[in-house]
Amino acid sequence: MSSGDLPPVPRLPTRTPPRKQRAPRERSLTREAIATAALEIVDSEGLDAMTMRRVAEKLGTGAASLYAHVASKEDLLELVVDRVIGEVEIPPEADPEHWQRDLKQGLRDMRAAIAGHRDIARAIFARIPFGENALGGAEWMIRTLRAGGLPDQVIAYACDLLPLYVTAVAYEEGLYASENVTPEVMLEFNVRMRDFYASVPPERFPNVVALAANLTAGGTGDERFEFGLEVLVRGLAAMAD
Amino acid sequence: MSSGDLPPVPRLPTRTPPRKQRAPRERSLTREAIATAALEIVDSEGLDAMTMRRVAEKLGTGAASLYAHVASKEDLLELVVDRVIGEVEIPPEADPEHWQRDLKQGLRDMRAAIAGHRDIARAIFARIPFGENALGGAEWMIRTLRAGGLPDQVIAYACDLLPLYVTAVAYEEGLYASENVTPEVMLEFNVRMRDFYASVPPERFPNVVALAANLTAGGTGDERFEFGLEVLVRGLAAMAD
DNA sequence: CTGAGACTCGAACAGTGTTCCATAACGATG
DNA sequence: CATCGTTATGGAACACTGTTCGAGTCTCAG
Repeated sequence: MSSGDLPPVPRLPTRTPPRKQRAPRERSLTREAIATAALEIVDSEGLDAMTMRRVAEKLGTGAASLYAHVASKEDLLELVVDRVIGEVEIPPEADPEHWQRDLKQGLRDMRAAIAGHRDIARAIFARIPFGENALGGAEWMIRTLRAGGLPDQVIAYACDLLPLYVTAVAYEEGLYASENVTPEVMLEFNVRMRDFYASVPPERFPNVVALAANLTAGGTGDERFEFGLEVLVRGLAAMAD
Repeated sequence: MSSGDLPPVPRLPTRTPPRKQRAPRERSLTREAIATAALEIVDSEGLDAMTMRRVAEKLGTGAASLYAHVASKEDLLELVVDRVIGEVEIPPEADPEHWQRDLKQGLRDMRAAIAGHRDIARAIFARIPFGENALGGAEWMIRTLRAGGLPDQVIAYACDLLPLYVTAVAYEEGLYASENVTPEVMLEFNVRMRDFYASVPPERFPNVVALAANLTAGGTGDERFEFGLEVLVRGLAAMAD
């Protein structure tokens, strides 16, 4: 985690506050152990498989025991999400000369971290991450955008817009990763998509038909992601007034 | 829930649903009636309340009866989603002089249509809409972007990026609408958010603290949405090479 | 009129998140 | 050391979910 001596970030109060924990037992479940087990299940079996019973089973106990440490599944997901966000390593300083390059690289890293955990993006989407790691990410993003000389209000909006884009892309990709989508299934889908565009009546949708080749061309998600990155960064750069 | 054998990739539209219907019964359930009831429940009680039992109850029957007309809940959701997308009215022609203005207005309309149905955005996100209504939307978007003189490949990517943005924003907003979030709850959350930023240690997160006022300022979602729209359109305009 | 088959729908199944509560294990106190 | 109050534990149970089964009902073609 983060450096220890500095003051910790207070937890944003959740809807149902977590129970106060006193002295930890010897062989005791901990929030960390539960989060670890949960993330392992997400990685190996997908987010849908992360049920309270499954997590408890991995820890050799019952589902009810988890609720002594975790207020709800929502609470547990928050833990897991923040852990994933914490995997993104943050460069310490901003370089005003290359803020656009650095910004894009950081967002690429964020996408990679999320993509490394199957369909965890779906869980990220459903909540505004207020954990310590998310805060560090926000700090980096503001720092970088300030190096670009953008106005404060633009930066504030960008701190909302950029993670939204990254998470949305990761979410879509996670939809395919959540089920057991083999490359051949993916290929078959691409073929069906091509057939579909070929069957569209040209007199009603001339432009769609004309662009069918381009619409199906975007094979890898990487190129799509890079395109959006480019659009967003150029658009932000144009907001410097 | 997700039986693993079904194709995980969103299905392309089957022009006529797999269920062959012969002579319609007198007082008979129909796909349309089911979709109508389902959407009404989404509107009045939220997407989570749209259970098969609840839809059946509204139609005065049992959940099992629905499965004679609808392959699965997934299938029903597809019906409902396409119905919502169809609500966006599409201008017939593109105006090369004001393509940016028209593009933004169309995306605003799309957001409004989605926002008009509580948290339906969550359902839209989970699937790539290939219905006829979505196709009409794509046709309009390509037409408008071509009026802007953008390269075909840029347009193709934009057709992915722009709806992604609109849906993502609507999805986030729908999260608040899904729960019974009264304005006072919203206000209370805003206060907690402000308190949270106020408690962030400035020596660790100086930039976050410095921008706290701006980060919490974006009150209405409208301004946030407009900002993203502006960034995207400017960014796209910058891709005309 | 009859039989085939589409439709209906109560019951049931295998899941889910969460709560209850008797039991057990601990740290602090007398 | 003994005791006590606090807390973790985890099996059972509750109220849900989507979906399937199958017996019964109804309509209409032949």
